[in-house]
Amino acid sequence: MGKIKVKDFNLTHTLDCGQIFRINRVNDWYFVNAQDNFFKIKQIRNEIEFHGVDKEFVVHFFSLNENLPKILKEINKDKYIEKSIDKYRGLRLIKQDPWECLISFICSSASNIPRIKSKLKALSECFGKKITLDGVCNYTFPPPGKINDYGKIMDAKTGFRARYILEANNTIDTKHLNSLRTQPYNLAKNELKKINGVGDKVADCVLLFSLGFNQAFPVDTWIKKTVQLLYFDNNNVSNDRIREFGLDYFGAHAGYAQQYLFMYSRNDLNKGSSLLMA
DNA sequence: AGACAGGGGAGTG
DNA sequence: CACTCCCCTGTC
Repeated sequence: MGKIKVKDFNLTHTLDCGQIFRINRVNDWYFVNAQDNFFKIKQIRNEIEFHGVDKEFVVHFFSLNENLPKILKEINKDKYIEKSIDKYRGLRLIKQDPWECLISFICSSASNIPRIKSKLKALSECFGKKITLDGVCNYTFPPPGKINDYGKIMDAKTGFRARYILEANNTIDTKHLNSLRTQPYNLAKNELKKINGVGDKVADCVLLFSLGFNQAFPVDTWIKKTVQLLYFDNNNVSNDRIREFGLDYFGAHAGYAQQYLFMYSRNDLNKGSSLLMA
C-alpha cells in the first residue's frame, strides 16, 4: 500500500470521464484494472491511498508529474471552457497500456459507456488471467495473441467489432504500438488508422490516452455538437474541421481541452446550466 | 410494437 | 462528400 499527497488532482473526475472502462467503485474505493494490474485507490482531500501497485506506477498512470495548472492556463481560452475547467479541475489524462486502449476504443464505436464496460469485462473474463486483491477477484487484460476465438469474442457482445478485434489480435505487435510514441503525430495516427476498425476518432483516443500525444483532439458526437454550438454558431461542420479547430485553438494540450469540454457537454449542457449561459 | 440512435468505421458511388 | 450497413440494446 502507499499514500501520497497530491496537488491539482481529482480522482473521481479522472476516472469518470470515459478514458478507462474497467473500474468498479465500492464505497470510497475505486477498484481499477489496467493491463496486468489490479489495484484500489481512494482520495481524501489532498491525499490518495492505494493498494496493489507502487507509487511510481500511480504517479505515471495518473500523469501526476504533468504541470496541470500550467496546462489549464494554456487551454483556458474563453469563458465557456473556463466554466468547465472550474467545475472539473483536477481531471488528468491517464497513461494507459496502448493495446488495452486500442481494443477498448474499437469496442466504443457506435456504443456507450455501460456497454463498452460490459464488453471489456467479458473479454477479460474469457481470455485474461484471474487476479485477486484483498479477496476481490478480477481479470487481467489479455495481450495480443490471446483474444483468439471469434465465437467467444462474439459472445462478449462485441457485434460487428468482433472481426476487428480478432484481426488486431492476430496482427498487432505491442513493440510497434509503443514505437509510435516517438513519431510525429500525423505519422503515428496514420499508422494506427491502418488497423481495421480504427478511424480518426479511435486513433486520436489511443494517441491521447496511451501514447502521450496531448494535442490529439478526438471528435465524437458530443464534442461535435458542443464545438458547433460554442464556436461555429451551431452550424454543421465536418469532423475534420472540428479537429483542426481544436488543435489550432487550444494548442499543444488540446486533448485536455477535449476532456474538459466532453465532461461539461455530457453532464451539464442539457441540464439548464449550459456553457452558453456563462 | 417498431423505429431509432448510441463517444464509428468501411465500403461504395 | 453523402450514403448504407454493421451487431446489439435501451429508449421513446
